[in-house]
Amino acid sequence: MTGNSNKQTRIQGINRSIILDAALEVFSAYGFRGSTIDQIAEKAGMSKPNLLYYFPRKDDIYVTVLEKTLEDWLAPFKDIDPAGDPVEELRKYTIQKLKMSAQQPERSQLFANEILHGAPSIQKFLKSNLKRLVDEKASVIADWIAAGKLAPVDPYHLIFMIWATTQHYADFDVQVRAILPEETAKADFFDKAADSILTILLNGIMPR
Amino acid sequence: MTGNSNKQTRIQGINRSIILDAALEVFSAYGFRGSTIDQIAEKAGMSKPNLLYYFPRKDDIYVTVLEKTLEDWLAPFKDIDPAGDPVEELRKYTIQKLKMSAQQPERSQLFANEILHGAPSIQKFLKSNLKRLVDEKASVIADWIAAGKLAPVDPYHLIFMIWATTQHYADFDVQVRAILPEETAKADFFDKAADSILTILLNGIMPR
DNA sequence: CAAAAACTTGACTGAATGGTCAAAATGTAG
DNA sequence: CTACATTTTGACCATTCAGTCAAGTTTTTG
Repeated sequence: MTGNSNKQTRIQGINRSIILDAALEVFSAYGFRGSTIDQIAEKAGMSKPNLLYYFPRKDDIYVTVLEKTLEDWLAPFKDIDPAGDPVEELRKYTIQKLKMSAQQPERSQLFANEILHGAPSIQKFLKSNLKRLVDEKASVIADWIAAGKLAPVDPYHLIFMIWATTQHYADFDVQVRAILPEETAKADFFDKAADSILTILLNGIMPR
Repeated sequence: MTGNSNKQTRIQGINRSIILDAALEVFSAYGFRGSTIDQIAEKAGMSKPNLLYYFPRKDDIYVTVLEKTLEDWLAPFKDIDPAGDPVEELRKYTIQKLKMSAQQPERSQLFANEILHGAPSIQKFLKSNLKRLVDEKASVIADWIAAGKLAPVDPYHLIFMIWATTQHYADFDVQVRAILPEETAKADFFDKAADSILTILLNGIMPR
């Protein structure tokens, strides 16, 4: 009755989580090929063979971190509510994504790196799960447009635009900092970014 | 009178160019660490020692390709004309960048990868040249706004938004294709993308 | 066309790195 | 406390890969 094969000891729970945190930092900074198991092990505070005891291959660590990232990353997108006010829903979503870019740029960077190099580990996910989800939300937006609640714009390109713009602040962080060194240091930088983006975006899709 | 240190023989001109083309392909696909000199040499159709005869270090090839990319990449940005019609200038720029994303995604990907990993090779460039250039164009946009020709939006975030959106089609190409497999195959995909983006963007910044 | 310069490459070296293994240390259940 | 399972690690191996080198080939030049 109990025989679950996913049994996990106390120590396993702790160590797997430590490893995954360390791996996210390292992989997001250097990419898959650019990261070494030694680096991750050091950041996790354990020996390399010990780390390999939990994740037998480098790839296992990477894929696990990536999958966790995808889940977190898409959660707010799933939350877009067809019954809500269109402009309000899109504002909420955009702000949430910007906040995530600010608070956990590593997740965005990890994902960006994976896609940039051809998505070798998540091709299937993109073509099945992600496509299905985006199709669904695109059709929600299409309905909003049909109801005259938004200007007639292509839902897919609108989604891409929101993704691109919000993730830019995580993925191109170094560039943003280089161009706005003082502003990025201020506490309200992301609020101002959100304001600016939303002004343009929402004015752009408000029904006319 | 003639003693220029940059003298380059016929064969040097040819081979350096072949190497640089091969290197762009390889580096953009696999990143710096993910690429090997052997791979580049093979794609260039020459032996590894031969390649190293022209570029003594892997890093030399990379930096050279990257610098060439930056030049090309910023050219249309420099062309934004303070004397032109604001909306028209921004439309022209956006379309040009989208075209570049369509025609040479490798350049965009190479750059994105460099930034994503902390811009180890072009930190200084970002903080000096690029910052100066962006400051200059931001002030042009600010003038347009002051003249009532554009809605009051933060020029820097507007620039980031255009960059992010247009480069998305090159950098996240795999994802875009996964979500819109049929559309991306059509010849007019980029025209439609341009239309959608410009509709939102220009409506977003049109003076009200 | 001969000598010099420029170019090309097979064979090699050393360092980095993913992964193994056997033995030791630690934790846990009865 | 004891026996068993889990966890930890030093030492090691095989492969990959940046870069060297010396010897050969081709191109240029006077």
